[in-house]
Amino acid sequence: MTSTQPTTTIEDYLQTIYSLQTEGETVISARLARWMRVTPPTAWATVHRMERDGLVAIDDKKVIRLTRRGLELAENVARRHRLSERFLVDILGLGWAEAHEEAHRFEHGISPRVDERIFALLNHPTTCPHGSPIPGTGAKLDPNLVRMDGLKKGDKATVRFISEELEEDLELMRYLEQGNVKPGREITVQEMVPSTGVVVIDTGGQSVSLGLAVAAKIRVETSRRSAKAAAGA
Amino acid sequence: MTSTQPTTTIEDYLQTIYSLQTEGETVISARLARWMRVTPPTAWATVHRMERDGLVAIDDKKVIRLTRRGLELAENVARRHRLSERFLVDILGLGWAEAHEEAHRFEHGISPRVDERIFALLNHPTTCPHGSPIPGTGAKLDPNLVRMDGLKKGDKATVRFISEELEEDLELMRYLEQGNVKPGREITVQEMVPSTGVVVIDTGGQSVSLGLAVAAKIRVETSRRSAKAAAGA
DNA sequence: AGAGGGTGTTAGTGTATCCTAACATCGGGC
DNA sequence: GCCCGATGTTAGGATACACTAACACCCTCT
Repeated sequence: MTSTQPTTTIEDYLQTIYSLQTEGETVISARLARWMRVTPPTAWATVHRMERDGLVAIDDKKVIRLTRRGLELAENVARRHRLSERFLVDILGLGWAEAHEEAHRFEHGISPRVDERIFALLNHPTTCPHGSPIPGTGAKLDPNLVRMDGLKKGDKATVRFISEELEEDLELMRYLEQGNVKPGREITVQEMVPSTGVVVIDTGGQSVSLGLAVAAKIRVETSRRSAKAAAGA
Repeated sequence: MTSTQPTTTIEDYLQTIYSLQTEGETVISARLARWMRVTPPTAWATVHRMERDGLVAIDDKKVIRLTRRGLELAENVARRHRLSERFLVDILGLGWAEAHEEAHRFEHGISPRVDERIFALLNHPTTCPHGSPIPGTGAKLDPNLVRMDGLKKGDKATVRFISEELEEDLELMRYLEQGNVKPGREITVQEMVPSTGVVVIDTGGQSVSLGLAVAAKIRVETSRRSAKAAAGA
């Protein structure tokens, strides 16, 4: 059974698994260990406690997947996290880069009642400041978005989503904030050099260089679709 | 040493000790056990860990007192708690009775940065919705306030402070909220019967009955002082 | 084939919290 | 003088979470 409320630790694992899973990544214990900044045995034991408690299932290939119950709880945590980020940025005026880290502490103290009030105060937002959809609002990550590392030199696009994996890196987030690589921003690819693993984009006045691994975790909306649609007409 | 951040549990103990201590109560382990809803051995062990870590001192008579360092941390927790209550009531519109319980969860996720922002958003309040002063603002509990159980039949007074000990009892808080026994409210003592242990007050239209033990933990400002001052002039 | 790297696991520890059972103490009240 | 209730303490357990040391596997690249 263990039908008690999950601990802060378990909530964090649920959220991480949920985040990776919805971004299309395979979740394995070692990856969680790195993300949670704990040693592999620690992550292993925790994940197995979660399996014991019916929150996740682990298949033959050691891939971890949320069960129905785990998903339900994870959505709840993710909602509180993303709502917290919105609140911290929109109401309290905290920086876009710091929001994730602060929300990580903030999210755990939010009851359903408080969740509801904050949601209303914010005017029922559907995404966090980095573009992740807020569970419970019906919003989903637009499947038409493409990874930034898939663009070609000269392409124009609009930033829509920064992976929560990147949000863990405060320095990087500050760099992105400085460089205006934020949802809603129009960008133009100036350089795209897979061999050197670097992409340089223009974000409206300034050039920003990103590693391809980072660009792969940023999703954008291309204008190509509308161009095609226009061509088709 | 153990100079790491206190755990949630320790923060709760610090807050309780601080609350009792500033309200003039003697703090002993058994009392903490009841307040924290844990068994005496658990409270004993926790308090001794706190002593080991330099947060409290325990004297010959087993009385627990915050050390300088403990006081510093406790004030910080109390500030976040009371600020949270204000925020939950003033900004989110939560009920006055529920605020304490919700703030109890909410307070732990507040970093100095967030504390600062909320403080500003609320316009630098000096007390929580129940009348406890917010540490760091310079506000202190007015020493001229008297306990409600010390009033006489016919006395008029203004409610200024509800003890945090009473706040733990949600049912009672709801009763007080319904009866308008809240800071700022003018009351008149209708009945004061020490033998039966009951005091009945008028809170502007309605009668409210309280046990003396409860009345003892509510502090009011009497008009007698100004009457005396007037007489002296 | 064999070396390595990434992963998974087991074993053994340590700390913080929590509990129950039992016993020790002290201050009154009878 | 003795029993009682409140309090303090010790003993013995349990669980969650973390770590280090070691070993087992698998896959790839040489």
